[in-house]
Amino acid sequence: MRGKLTKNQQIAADLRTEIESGALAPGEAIPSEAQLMERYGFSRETVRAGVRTLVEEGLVTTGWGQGKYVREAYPPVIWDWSTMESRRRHEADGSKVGDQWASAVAADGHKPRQEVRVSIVEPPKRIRDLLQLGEDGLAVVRQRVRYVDNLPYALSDSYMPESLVAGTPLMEPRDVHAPGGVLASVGLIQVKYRDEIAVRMPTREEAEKLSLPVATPVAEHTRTGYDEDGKPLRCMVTILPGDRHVIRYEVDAD
Amino acid sequence: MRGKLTKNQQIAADLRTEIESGALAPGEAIPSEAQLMERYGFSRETVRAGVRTLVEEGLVTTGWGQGKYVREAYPPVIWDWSTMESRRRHEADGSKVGDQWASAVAADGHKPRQEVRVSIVEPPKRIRDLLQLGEDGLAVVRQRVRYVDNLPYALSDSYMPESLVAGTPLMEPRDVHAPGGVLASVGLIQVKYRDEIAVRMPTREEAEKLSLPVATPVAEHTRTGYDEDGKPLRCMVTILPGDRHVIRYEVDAD
DNA sequence: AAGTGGTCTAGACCACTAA
DNA sequence: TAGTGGTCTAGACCACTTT
Repeated sequence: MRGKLTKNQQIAADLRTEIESGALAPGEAIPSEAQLMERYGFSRETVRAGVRTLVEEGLVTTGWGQGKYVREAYPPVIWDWSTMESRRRHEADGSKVGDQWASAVAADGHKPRQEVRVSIVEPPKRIRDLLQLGEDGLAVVRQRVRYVDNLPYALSDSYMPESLVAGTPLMEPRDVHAPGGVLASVGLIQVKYRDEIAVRMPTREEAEKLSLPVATPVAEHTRTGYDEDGKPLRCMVTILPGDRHVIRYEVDAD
Repeated sequence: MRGKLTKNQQIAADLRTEIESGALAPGEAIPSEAQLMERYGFSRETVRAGVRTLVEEGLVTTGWGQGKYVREAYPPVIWDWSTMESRRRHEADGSKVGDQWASAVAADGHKPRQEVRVSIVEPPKRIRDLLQLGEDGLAVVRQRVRYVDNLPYALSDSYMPESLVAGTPLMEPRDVHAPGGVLASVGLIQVKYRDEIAVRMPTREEAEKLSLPVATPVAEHTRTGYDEDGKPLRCMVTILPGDRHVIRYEVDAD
């Protein structure tokens, strides 16, 4: 286990040390393949294998046509889900800008933007189960892309049983906000949420929509909202790239 | 964008389709490099590049000396952090097995185990900030490795200001459990937690300690506990591999 | 035009695992 | 021992970006 390193592992280890020590700073270009070939006297594919290891570890990102760079940290958006759709909180801070995500982004001096698409679908099995829909139950889905300073930051799909929202303003592809979440605007009150967070690599599609660099994992955050009888009203699945988000909860320890 | 695929991308796309359609089932071996070379008539490195793409996406795991396999999903441990150290909840279910993680695992018919190491350290800067320690403040750290059926499932480091716990049983490397968390056993009551969840690729060290397959991201869950005056008492950093955990919160929407 | 990385080939040797 | 993947070489051509 502590034995000799292969050639490509040597290169990876050396570069990793330089990056972690700060000798190679974030945003800085790493040595080109030609430079590494000369420095070590190894063949090109060997050098490439070494660099690839660091790319897979997420320490290095790859540009196009020009160079590879030490990964830079994004300023993360801190997203507090324990107050995110709270009616109380919404009254307290009196924000009218939009939802709390938009408020938090704006408060940091950045420009939030959202695109919304609405459609009626046969939901995937997991959503059907969470919403307790039957085999043939339809759902209205509001699909959002959230941007910060015109960079895509998150995907958010909100599913509601079609029977609950047919004919309401929620069917329109506009931004709708209300204390207690969009459902409150049509009189449906969610009294409890169950949130589940899974961590995984993005699908091809997600990586493309979010312009993710390689080796960027995502959090899949699923919030299911229930009414006072415990009936599920809505299910929101949010894809949060790990390099630009922190998820926060405030918990009472009682 | 919709243009021609390179040879290695063709192989990746074909295998991805077979995996997603179920033609290649989880746990099943994918075709060997020799088979793919013959099937496509491509050179070995080209075939390897195609397969590597799927490994990086997390769809394929790599064994040693023998074959590559379609990734199998672990049965995930669902970890409810909204009740995890609740005093009320602890009284309600009357569990004595250990903490709630251990209870949840045991309830699923699996065998939980923990190893604990205790030491006094100069904490890293992030921990110092969260605990509001000065430049030279020391911390007691309880480092746990949590196992399920003798497989490592999570790393959990709990930092407490040295001044608060010096001379208490918390300095001993034993399992300590109490309603409200270990601190309650020495009379320190946490009334509020702030949890922050970040998503990233594991460090080399974490990957080794947890025996992580390649392309397995982790959640870094940080819980800071405060007393009723808002003073931080403890900071627990838990590393949760994405392939074997789901994080859950129950939230009141008031 | 020069420099970068991406793709591809046709070899070779080695370490590990299963039969 | 046969089959697997891991490492490595010395070439080649191409697409993209910067100067």
